[in-house]
Amino acid sequence: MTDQFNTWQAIQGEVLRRIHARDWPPGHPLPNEVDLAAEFGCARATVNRALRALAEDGILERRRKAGTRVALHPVSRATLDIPIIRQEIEAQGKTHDYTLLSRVTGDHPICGKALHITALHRADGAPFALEDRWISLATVPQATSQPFATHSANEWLLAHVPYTHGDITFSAQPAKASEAEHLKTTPGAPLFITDRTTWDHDRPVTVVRLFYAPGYSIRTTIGERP
Amino acid sequence: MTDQFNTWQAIQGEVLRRIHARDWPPGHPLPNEVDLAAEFGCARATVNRALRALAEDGILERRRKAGTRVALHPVSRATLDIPIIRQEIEAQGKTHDYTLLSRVTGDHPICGKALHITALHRADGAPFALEDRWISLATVPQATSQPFATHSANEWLLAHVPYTHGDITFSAQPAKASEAEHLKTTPGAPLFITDRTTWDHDRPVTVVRLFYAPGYSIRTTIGERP
DNA sequence: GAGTGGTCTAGACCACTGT
DNA sequence: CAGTGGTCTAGACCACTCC
Repeated sequence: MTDQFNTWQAIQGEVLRRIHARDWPPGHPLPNEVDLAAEFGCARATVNRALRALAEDGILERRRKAGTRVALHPVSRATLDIPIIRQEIEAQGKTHDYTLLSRVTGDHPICGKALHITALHRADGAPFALEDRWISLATVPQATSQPFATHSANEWLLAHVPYTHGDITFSAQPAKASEAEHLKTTPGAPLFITDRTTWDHDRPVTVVRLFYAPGYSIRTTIGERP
Repeated sequence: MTDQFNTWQAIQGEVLRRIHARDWPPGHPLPNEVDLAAEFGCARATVNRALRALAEDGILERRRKAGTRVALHPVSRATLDIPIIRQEIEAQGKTHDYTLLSRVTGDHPICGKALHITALHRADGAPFALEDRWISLATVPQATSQPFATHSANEWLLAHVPYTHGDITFSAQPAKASEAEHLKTTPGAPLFITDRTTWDHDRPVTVVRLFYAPGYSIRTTIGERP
């Protein structure tokens, strides 16, 4: 019982300090929770809280019976916040503008019979992102009665249609002629692309591809310690 | 006390069910923890655990005194695992190959006097990513004695130099002539780019830009429910 | 000021898994 | 089998913040 560490943040800080000081190098096993609690002069639950948070950050690896170790391959684990485009633009102090380009029904390999929508988002009048979206009519029949003329389908979906999970892919691809035209750039220009699919349990909700205008970037932090 | 929900996962599931069922639509306030614990027939700590996890996922918003609400703008919050390039390639069942292209010292706006390294990563012989890295010699003087001829600087840094935080930016940019040559593509081809800066407290450790060969994408999931 | 979430405690039982 | 982390409980005090 060398010192007193009352809060889980203090314990987390002390563990990080020992890792940084190489008292506990990568791969090194930590004492078990009971021993650490005794050393820190606190309850085991408090130690557990601190170590669990570090494990969620990818800094520690924990397994029952095997114990806790400093992660050998400290995979950087970053949390991405993916905002609504309107919020993203307004957060920059710019004015968001939305234009519906087309709205038809068709068939999509994942969504089945679906509403197909293309639209353009502008920031202070400049093209910001081109949206190419399919909304499954089997899952979201109410979409038929929505015009999506003045507001993004994304916002309507978030407010009215629940989803359980989804996946997102980021990539870079050359602009096709039509994409270049809407984004006021040249064909072949590098576009940052996000592809998103969302599901409500096993039913597809929507599939959307966003083409961002050249110069777009997405930023995140790792190991932020406030 | 309608039903019994013993585990925090069960409570989380029930809360999600009510959100999906629109019992609690976006913006709706939840009962406080004491009332929920009584309703679910469990301890308040268990309710707290469930709601805290949902708040970390961005599904709920919690403030002392103000209470808990269903998030009004359900920002998708995704966790990105950023692996070491060698692991990323080997996870695809391919062979990783590393070639040092250059190694000189110079000055960098953030790192100051720094070791400047460029290198190429290959997967099964095909160009995978071009690495352009600066290592601060003020923070990491030991780097001077490292050749980085056969192993990536990233792996050496992770194993030997601690960092406290960093930031990552993703973007799409056209290949310059030299980049195109190393990645065996054409100048102007869209490249997926990651820019990473890491710090040890207030001291810069390394600044690295990775140019990924065309076709690269990065994927993540949201709201995964195992 | 008062209500809410944030956290700590001490103890207990359970679930997983390495040996 | 036995050791470890995972979780729950009941109660308590604290910190923040809205009114």
